[in-house]
Amino acid sequence: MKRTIEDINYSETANSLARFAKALAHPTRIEILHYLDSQSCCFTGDLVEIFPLAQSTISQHLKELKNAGLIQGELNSPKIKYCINQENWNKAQKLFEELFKKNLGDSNGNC
Amino acid sequence: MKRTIEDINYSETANSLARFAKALAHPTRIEILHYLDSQSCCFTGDLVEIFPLAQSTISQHLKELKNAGLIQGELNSPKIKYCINQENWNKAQKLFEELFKKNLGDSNGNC
DNA sequence: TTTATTAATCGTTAATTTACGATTAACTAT
DNA sequence: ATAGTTAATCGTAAATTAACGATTAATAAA
Repeated sequence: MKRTIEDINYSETANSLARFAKALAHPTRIEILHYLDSQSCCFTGDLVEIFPLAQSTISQHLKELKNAGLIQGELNSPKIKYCINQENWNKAQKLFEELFKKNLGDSNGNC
Repeated sequence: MKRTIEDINYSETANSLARFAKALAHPTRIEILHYLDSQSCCFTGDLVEIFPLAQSTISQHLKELKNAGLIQGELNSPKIKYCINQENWNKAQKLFEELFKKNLGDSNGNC
């Protein structure tokens, strides 16, 4: 990313959406969220068993989801229990809803 | 991406969602979609004027949106008119809707 | 206190992404 | 035919991402 000019000022919406989208931009992370949903919560170890990926890789994916705010971890020593961060999940839901809501009309045949 | 083991079998849903999410994972592309929405369609040149980015960079972003199926281009020589690909847009909308719909309950206090 | 368990972090490597300028291709218009 | 316009593509560089194994940190159990 070789930006020469000053950074672009994107709208807050665009930045947030892109941030959430980025967190969702990997099938493993989608599957983790699906699992998290079906179980309501889970431990890192559960996922390591499910996915044919190294423990460190799963940890990395969890970190990204956590950094994006979509999930949260709670110490349940010596394990860590992860679950959806409902507040941000709802935020993300709204943002995507807004994004897709728009293009409904297109009834004006200028396209 | 140094996968040593055979590739993982993700669900079709996970793959599609991740694919769409990836296309949405950059603020410039979100803004392009917003603009495309407000104008119903536009030319590459319009975007080059709006964003402080090189023409080739805009082209690249358009290519990604096109590859993900979210937009489509139509020759309008010597320009190219882009607009939302309604069919895939609706598909994406449904996928995200499904993803977010799930976690509503959480009324079972086991988290 | 030592040993196990669990998961994060570190260090590395390969691939991908994002940006750029330069070039090319496809048309239009002169 | 020649010149102009528009946008894709090429080649490149820097940053980021995704994977791994190894190590570390934190806690529980013995």
